[in-house]
Amino acid sequence: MTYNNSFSAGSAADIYINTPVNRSFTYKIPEQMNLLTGMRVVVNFSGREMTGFVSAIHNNLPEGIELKDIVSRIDDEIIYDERIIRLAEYVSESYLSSVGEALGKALPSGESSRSRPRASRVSHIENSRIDLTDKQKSIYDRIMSSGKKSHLIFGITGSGKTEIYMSAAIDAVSKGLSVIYLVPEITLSSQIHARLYKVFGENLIVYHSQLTQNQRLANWKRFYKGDAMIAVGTRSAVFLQCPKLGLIIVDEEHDSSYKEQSTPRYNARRIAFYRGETENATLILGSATPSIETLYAAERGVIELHKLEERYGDGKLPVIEIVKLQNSNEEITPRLKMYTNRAIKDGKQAVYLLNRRGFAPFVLCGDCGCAVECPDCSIGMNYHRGKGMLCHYCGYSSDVPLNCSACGSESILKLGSGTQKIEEIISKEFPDYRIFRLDQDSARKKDTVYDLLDMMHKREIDILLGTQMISKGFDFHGVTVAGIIMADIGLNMPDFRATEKIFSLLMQLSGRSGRGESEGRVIIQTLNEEHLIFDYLKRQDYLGFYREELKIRKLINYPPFTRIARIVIRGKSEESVSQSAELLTIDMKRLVTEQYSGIMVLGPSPAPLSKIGGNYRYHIILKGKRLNELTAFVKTAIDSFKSKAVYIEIDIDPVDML
DNA sequence: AGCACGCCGACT
DNA sequence: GTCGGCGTGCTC
Repeated sequence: MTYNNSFSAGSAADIYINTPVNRSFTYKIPEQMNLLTGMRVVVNFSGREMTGFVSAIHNNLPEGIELKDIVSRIDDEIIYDERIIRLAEYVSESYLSSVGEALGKALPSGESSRSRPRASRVSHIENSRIDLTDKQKSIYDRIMSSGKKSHLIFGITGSGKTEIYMSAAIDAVSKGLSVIYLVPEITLSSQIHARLYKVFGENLIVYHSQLTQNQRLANWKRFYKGDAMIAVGTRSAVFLQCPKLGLIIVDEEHDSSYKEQSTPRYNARRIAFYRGETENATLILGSATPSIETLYAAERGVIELHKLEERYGDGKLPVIEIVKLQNSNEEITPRLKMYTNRAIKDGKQAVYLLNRRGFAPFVLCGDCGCAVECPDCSIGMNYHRGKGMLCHYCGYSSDVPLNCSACGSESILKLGSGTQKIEEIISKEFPDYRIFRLDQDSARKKDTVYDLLDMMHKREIDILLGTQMISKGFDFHGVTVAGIIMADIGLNMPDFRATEKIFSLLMQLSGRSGRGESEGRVIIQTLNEEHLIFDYLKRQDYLGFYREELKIRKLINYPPFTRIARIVIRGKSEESVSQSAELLTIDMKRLVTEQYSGIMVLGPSPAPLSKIGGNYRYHIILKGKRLNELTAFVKTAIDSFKSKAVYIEIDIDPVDML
């Protein structure tokens, strides 16, 4: 395949713009402007200046329209070619956005900075062989010799998936093929970055949202030109372009941060699969707790399944205990206290998970029981130490009210516990231990995560307490105790994936303990120890949990047995939102009887979060056996629905239904 | 998504 | 009599 049409000359350019209008627009190229396909420009679109993506240059001027001039050129060299237009078309068709919106997500938005990026040499890989165990070697060999392009490595935590990824990456790069290595949205990816840098040096680029836009652009260019052959990055790195793609790795493939949460709501895992198929590249997904969908696909042979069932080196699996909390005010059970003391006396460390930030999640009136709600969202506000009341959905904050807005009582109770409160409690419980709290609030400060990694490795922290952030990607050899303060949080969310999410969270956290030479101990505290998941957790039997969950999914007809699309209707007026939702549903049901017999329409109903940021929200859930039919159905239904009083959001394969 | 154009209520 | 509400339509 060649892509040499980038050099066609002409006087007009077809340009995509990041706007919901799904077509390109033609602009005149000013006389002196030397423009090529594959450059970004600034254009005036409907009265405002916007970035445009040039997709073709030609002389066919449309009749009857006065074309506008391109305002200016952003790039002085080509940074993409038609391959990314094709990919954006795929995203646009799959997730029902415009091509321009897809390009807006796929392409970097920075400008070339004055300082030249350092001259990069295409370095040789320094004598880097990764030593693989027999088990790792046999999986590596099977992937390399397999006729299948897509693979899942289902390997327990600490089983050494990374070594297989790295060996495959070295192999690809040595053949002159580029590699994209995806990691979840976490700053903690610095650990894998360091390992990759050791092997690949200047051949490695990073690509994630913590870089400045100009850094992202500079790295994009190096990868596009083949000056760097391996890229490690988050979700959007799945769009990186290169001379010839050889391998895509999706580590922790179950992680929901691979799903984009604004239009187009793509899943990087699906884009990776598509690129693997269409660009003839190998895809390796890896997880200790694969998503139900992926594991199901692997069992059916759509992707090849490889299991790693033993820990790497001397590591042993931790022992897991389920401990009943006497009541919701109990925070640290004697069991957890004992194991923590024992570990720290031994020079080891503990991690505690509480999946709830802030100080107290429930603030309510002691007399009438009225909760303090966010004025813009249909949700209770959380009390944060030093900050007062905070809404976790829109960020609205206020002082703690002096009296109840409903009955005027001055008795305002702060109930429940978040990480800030647990931090206070464990500081009292263990006055001599060094405690570090990691959650969204503490991680906001610039170097928190780097300091944390450093201090953990130097054993300057005894107890690391945090939200689910601490379950991702860490590899701390001193940790022998993992405590889950309250395992019930999130289990009762109105979301068919709630159990799956909590199970993998708890299992991932358990996997943080006992990675060194000493055996790990996990204390899972819960109010409801009868819950089905704890049996499987205790045995660390993900496959058993999977089979059980699969039965339920089949029974209630949810993924992977059906595909889902979710339509959210939102707007400032509750009447027009509920009316529009009703009308859209009627349209859809008619369409089902006329043409789309395979589609099920559920709803409309108020979304579980019925109001966010002042917008009322209703949703309609659609189910279909085949994704193509489902997508076509949504497209037809939405296109013919004309109400402009409300916004409509489309989510194909949603990861949550809130 | 913006933003302009256009036709009906409460103001000086 | 005018200012301005947000319903509909367009964007090279």
